[in-house]
Amino acid sequence: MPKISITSYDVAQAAGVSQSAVSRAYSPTASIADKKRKHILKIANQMGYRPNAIARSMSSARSDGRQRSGIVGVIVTRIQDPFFANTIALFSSLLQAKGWHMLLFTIDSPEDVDDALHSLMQFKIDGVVILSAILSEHMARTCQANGTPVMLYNRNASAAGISSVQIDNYAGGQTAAEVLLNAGHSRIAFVGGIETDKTTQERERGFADRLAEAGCPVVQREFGDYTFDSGREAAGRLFSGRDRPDAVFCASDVMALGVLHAAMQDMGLRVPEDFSLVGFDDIPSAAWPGHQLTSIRQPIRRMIREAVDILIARMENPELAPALVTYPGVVIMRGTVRMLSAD
Amino acid sequence: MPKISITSYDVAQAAGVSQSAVSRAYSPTASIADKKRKHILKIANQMGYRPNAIARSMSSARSDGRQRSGIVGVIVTRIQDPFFANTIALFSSLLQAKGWHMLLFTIDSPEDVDDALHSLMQFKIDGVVILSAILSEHMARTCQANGTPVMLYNRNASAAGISSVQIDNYAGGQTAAEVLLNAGHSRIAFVGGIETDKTTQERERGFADRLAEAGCPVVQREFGDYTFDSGREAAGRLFSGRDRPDAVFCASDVMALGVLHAAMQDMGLRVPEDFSLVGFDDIPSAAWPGHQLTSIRQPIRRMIREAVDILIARMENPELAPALVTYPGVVIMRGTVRMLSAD
DNA sequence: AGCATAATTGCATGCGCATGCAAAACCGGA
DNA sequence: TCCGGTTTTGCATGCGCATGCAATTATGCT
Repeated sequence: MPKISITSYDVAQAAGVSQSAVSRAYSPTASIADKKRKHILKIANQMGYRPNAIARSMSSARSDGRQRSGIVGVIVTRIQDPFFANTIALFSSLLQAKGWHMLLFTIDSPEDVDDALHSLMQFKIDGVVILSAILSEHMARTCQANGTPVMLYNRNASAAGISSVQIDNYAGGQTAAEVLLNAGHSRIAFVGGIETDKTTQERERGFADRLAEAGCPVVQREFGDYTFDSGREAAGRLFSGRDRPDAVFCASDVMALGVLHAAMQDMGLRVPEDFSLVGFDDIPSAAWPGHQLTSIRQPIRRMIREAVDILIARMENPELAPALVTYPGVVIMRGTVRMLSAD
Repeated sequence: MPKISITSYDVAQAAGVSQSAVSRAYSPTASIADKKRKHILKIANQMGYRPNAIARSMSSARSDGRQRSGIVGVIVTRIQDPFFANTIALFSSLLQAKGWHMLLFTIDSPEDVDDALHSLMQFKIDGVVILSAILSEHMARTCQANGTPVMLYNRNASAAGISSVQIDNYAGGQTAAEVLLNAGHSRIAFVGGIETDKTTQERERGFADRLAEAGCPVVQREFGDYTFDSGREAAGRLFSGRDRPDAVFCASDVMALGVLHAAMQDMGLRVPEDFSLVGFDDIPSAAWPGHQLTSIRQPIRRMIREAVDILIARMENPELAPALVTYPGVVIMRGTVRMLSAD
C-alpha cells in the first residue's frame, strides 16, 4: 500500500518550513509572512495537498471548545415527493453558496427524527435543518446543550431554542376558502394529505373556519398521502356520489393535479365548468398550460433563503436567539376556479 | 461556556472502566465481555454520549492507513431538475439503508466537477458519485491514487479505475425511432436537451441512425435545456412552419411534456391525431391520465441500486475492479403515439 | 486444586491539525 | 550601532478515539 494522503508535515518538509507554517498558510487570519505563505501554497498545490477538513475540525475543538465541520445536517421525510426534493435542492445550493455543506439524512417516518439526529450528531455537524417534522423536547434540549442550532422548516418550533420558517398554513386555508366563496361555490370539499399531519390539519382548519364563518360548511373530507395517485383516488370518491361538490380545495398541488387529471380524463368532468379546484404550494407544473391550477403559492426560494440565513447566523454566533418566521401564502389565480361574470 | 460534548473518557469514568473499554463497547468486533459492553452502553446512553464519528475516522487512519468517514460524496448538476432531484433522493435512501451517508455537492456547470471533487476530498469521503458529468483524467488518477472509488452515474467511465452505471442512450434513441417508424410516420423531428451534452448527443445519434437506416431522415432538430419551458418553446418552433412534423422524439420527458402541453393548449393540436410524441426517462408524470406519454423508461431504481452496490463493494474492498454497467431502456407504450389499424 | 490456554482489560500511543508561547528575526529611530 | 517594539517562526501540546501490546482474569481440563 503506497503512501496515500499528503499531510501538512509532508508539505512542510518539502517547503523547508515547519508544520505550523503550513497550517498557518491555510488560515487567513494567522500571522505569517505573505511571501512564505505564497511559497507554501505553491508547493502544496504542486504536491496536491489538501488540508484535512476532518482533522481540522477535531483540533479546532481545543481552542473554542467546539468543533466545526462546515457541515449542516438535513433531515427529511417523503424525499420522493417532488416538492421536497426540490426543497432539498434549494437548501443545498444556498448552503453551498455560503460555504457550507449538506449531509442528507432521509427518514421514513416523522417519529424517526430523534434517531436521525442522534446519528447525525456523530458527525459533529454545525447545525440541523429538519423538514416537515419536529423533534422531541428532550432532543431539542440536547441540541441546545450541544450548541447545535436547529431549524424547523415547515413546522412550528416545538421547543425553546429552536428556529423555524414556515408558511402560514392556517391563513392559506382561509385564503383558499375565500377564493372559492368569492367564486360563488356552496358545495365545497376538502382533500387533505395525511390526516395526522400538522400541515394538512392547519390548512384544513383555516379552510373550514373560513367556510363556517360564511355559513357554508365543508361538505366532504377526503384524505390521501400527498401523492398524485392518492389525489386521483380521492377524486373517485368525491365525484362518484349523487350530490357532487362544486369546488375542491386540495392541501397540496400534487394531489390537486391528481384530482384534476382524474376528473378530466377518467370521469369526463370539465374544470372549472363542473367544479373549481384550488391547490397549495404552487409547484411548477401547476402553471403548465394544460393544468392552469389555481394555487396558494409558497415563496419557497425566499423561505429557504431566510432559513439558511438564520441557521448560518446562529451557527456563527451561538449566542443569537432563535428566530421564528412565518410567511403568508399568496393566491395565484389561474384557470381552475370559475370566474363569475358581474352579477 | 459549559462543558459541551461528552467524550469516551467521561463515560469511562462514570462507568468505572477505562476509555478503551468504552471505545471497544462501540466496536462490534472488539474483544470485550458482553456484560461489560451492555453496562457501558447503558451508562453512555444515560449520559447522552455519542461516539465522535470524526475523531473515529481520524484515528482509524493509523491501522489500515486509510480514513473512513462513512460518507459518500455526491456531485450533481441541474439539481432543480425533478429527474435529478428524484435520483438524489433514491441515492440517499439506498446509501443510508446500507449504513452510509451522503454529502451533497451541487455544481452549476459540468466543468466544475474537478473543483467540487477537490473540496469534497477534504472531508475524507470514502467514495464519490458523480451525476451526469465526468471528471478529468488527472482527477481520476488522483482519486485512484487516493483509493477513493468513483461512480459515474449516467456517463461513460472516462478513465481507468472508474465505475459507471448508465442507460443505453444510443439504443434508447434507436428504439424511439423504431416506435415512430412502426407507427408509419415520415416527417419526424428531434428535440434535444443541451446540444453539447453527451446524453442528448447519444440519444440523437441512435435516433438519427435508425431513421437514416429506414431512409427517413430527421426533418427538424431543436434544442432546449431539459426544462419544461424549453420544450414548450421548441414546440413553437416545430409547429409554426408549413410542413409540420408528424412525430417528435424528445430527449427527456420533461421537455416532451412541454411540447405536449404547448401543442395541445397553446396551439390546439391533438396528440396523437396531429402528431405522435415519444419521450425519454418515463418520469411519474408521464403516466398521468392527461398525459399518457409514450416514453423510453429508465429503470432508475434498479440502476441506482446497482450503482450503490458497486460503489459500496469498492469502498469496502479497494482491490475490486471497477464495474461498467449499461442498462437498456424499455418502451412504455401509452397514448401519444398513434396506433395503426391493421393495414 | 493446578496448570495451560483463551478471553478480557488497561496503558500508552499516534492520527493531522491549530494554536499558545517563547525564541528569533526584523524594523525603524536615535 | 544599539535598543525597544513588532512580526514571524518553530516547538510543543492536545483534540477524541482505536488499537497493539502486555498484564490480568476467566475458563477448561486433568
